[in-house]
Amino acid sequence: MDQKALAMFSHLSQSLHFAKTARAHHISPSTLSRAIQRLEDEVGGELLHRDNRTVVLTDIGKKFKIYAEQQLEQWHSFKQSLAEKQIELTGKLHIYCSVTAAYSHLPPLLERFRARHPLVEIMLTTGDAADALEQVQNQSVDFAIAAAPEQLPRSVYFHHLDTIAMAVIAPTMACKVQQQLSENVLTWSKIPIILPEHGAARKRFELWYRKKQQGKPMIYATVSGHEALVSMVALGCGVGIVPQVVVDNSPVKDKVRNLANIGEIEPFELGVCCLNQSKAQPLIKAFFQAIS
Amino acid sequence: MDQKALAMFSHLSQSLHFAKTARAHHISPSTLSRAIQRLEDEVGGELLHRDNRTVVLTDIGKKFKIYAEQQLEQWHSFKQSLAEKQIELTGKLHIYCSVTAAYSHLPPLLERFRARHPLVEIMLTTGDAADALEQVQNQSVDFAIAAAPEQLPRSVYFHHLDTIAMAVIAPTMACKVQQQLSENVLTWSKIPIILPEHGAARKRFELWYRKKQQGKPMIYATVSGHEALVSMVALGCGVGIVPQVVVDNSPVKDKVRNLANIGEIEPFELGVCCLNQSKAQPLIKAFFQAIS
DNA sequence: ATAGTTCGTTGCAAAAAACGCAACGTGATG
DNA sequence: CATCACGTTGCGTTTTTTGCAACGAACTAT
Repeated sequence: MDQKALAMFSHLSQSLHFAKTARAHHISPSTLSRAIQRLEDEVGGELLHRDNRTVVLTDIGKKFKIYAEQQLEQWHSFKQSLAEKQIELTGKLHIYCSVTAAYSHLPPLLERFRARHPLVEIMLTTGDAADALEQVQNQSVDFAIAAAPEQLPRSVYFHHLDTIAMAVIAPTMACKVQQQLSENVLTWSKIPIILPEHGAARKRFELWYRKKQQGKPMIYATVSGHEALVSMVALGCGVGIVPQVVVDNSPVKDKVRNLANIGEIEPFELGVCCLNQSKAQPLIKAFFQAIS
Repeated sequence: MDQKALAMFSHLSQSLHFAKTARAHHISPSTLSRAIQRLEDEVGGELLHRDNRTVVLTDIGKKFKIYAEQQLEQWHSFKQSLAEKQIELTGKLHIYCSVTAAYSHLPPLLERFRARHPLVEIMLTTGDAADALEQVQNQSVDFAIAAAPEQLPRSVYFHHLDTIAMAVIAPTMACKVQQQLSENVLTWSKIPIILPEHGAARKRFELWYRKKQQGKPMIYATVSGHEALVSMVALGCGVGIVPQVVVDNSPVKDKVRNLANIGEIEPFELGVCCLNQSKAQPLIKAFFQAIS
């Protein structure tokens, strides 16, 4: 009966789909199933009737949905009312940010934080996403915004922000690549590909390409920095793999197009990470409070 | 941030005393301390300022108190609104009840339960409190109302109802006992004592008497059934030990008086107990829902 | 003074709760 | 008929919670 369980129920009562809600909250379906069972136990009745094919809210469930959302709303406004009375924090907060995330995800976070703690000096370092964890573990920075690695080190705390979909893009202009793509049988090994130098996006590509079993890819270029990659694709150099969000924000997005039906590329998770031991520090604690 | 934690905070914010609130909720002070720490962590600020001598609500604490009590109230009224729409349960519910508890604690419980489930047939068996657990473990009854034993068997679930204070009572009429009690130096070993045959009350007496270190007690009579005991005391046979609640409800309560300043007798815990494995049964579940 | 109390907190080990994985049963789909 | 999608459950592991004992601080009584 904590906020988390109520939020999950609220989401589920809209989606009526355990797997989707579980994904949205980054838990396994079984965990969600049990969380709902716990709620039903506490309420003392069935909240959702599930008959192996469909999920529907029961009468009790409908009432509880209202209750749950009222609850969440009240908790939120309670926190809000406290935020106004907070003592002013001062000091420096050193943030490391992957270029990818810097312009898409950092601004709203910083905005919320600065609104509450205007006296805190923010030092922003941008760099390669792959180095983010290292920077955090070095204690060179207080925290970083980066993709979640496959294996999160024990000492690092990761707070999820967003799920980043990957996109395969091609130029829209007439060029050799365009021609190859329009052939009936796509021969991937002959299509020039432009890749990020390393990092999460690169790993996602390798995984995706291996599934195609079409021999070695023809790598036209590797680029450090996703934005430049979009430009190269726009110029007609080849097909590129980048996070969708980079495409959406690119000034040349009209000159590239997404390729569909070419197999799913696994998205990656973007989040804020810091050392577990640093979570208690006032500034870092305040930051997490502000953004969550 | 569950109902329990909020209730504890609410109580604590009134008592401003960790030990008292912990006792009231049947947990250790350390558990309470940590529960409050968890709340403070979730809220993101100190709720109660404690300086090793005093406990006071902070500003945030005052706000949270309002929030918490609103929460509890809403939860309660939500449950209330559901209770009206409950499906009718039918069947038999077999209750074993110690005589002591039968007239003091059972009626309000049954009343609440019957109001919601009028079709359930209730079978009440009264008997010695000491046999209650056995009856439950035998599955002779669905549940029992009885004193908590020192060692609760693993298989048995115990739901606390009340803390029962013990009383030492003497006749008010002029008699030999009365005379003995008015002497300057009380010689306990010469005062006739009337005791319950066995059970929690008897054990409490033995503990209490041992502390006095006055040799063997002079046991005038042992009685099975507390009510009869009060009568014997009223008749002037001796001094008796019974739960205070028995005295209060006795028809002869004017003919006995409490002895004070004779050392504390440890109270015992009265509650509802059933087999852990039976808790899931609809009728038993409904009963616990109705009474809690 | 000083020994004894009363308080709330913390280290620690044990118990309980929550979690994810894998397997399952059940309808729908092709 | 095989396959798929979906929610649930058994099971071993990890995380969280709990009570006991010990502690330090601050009053009280002798």
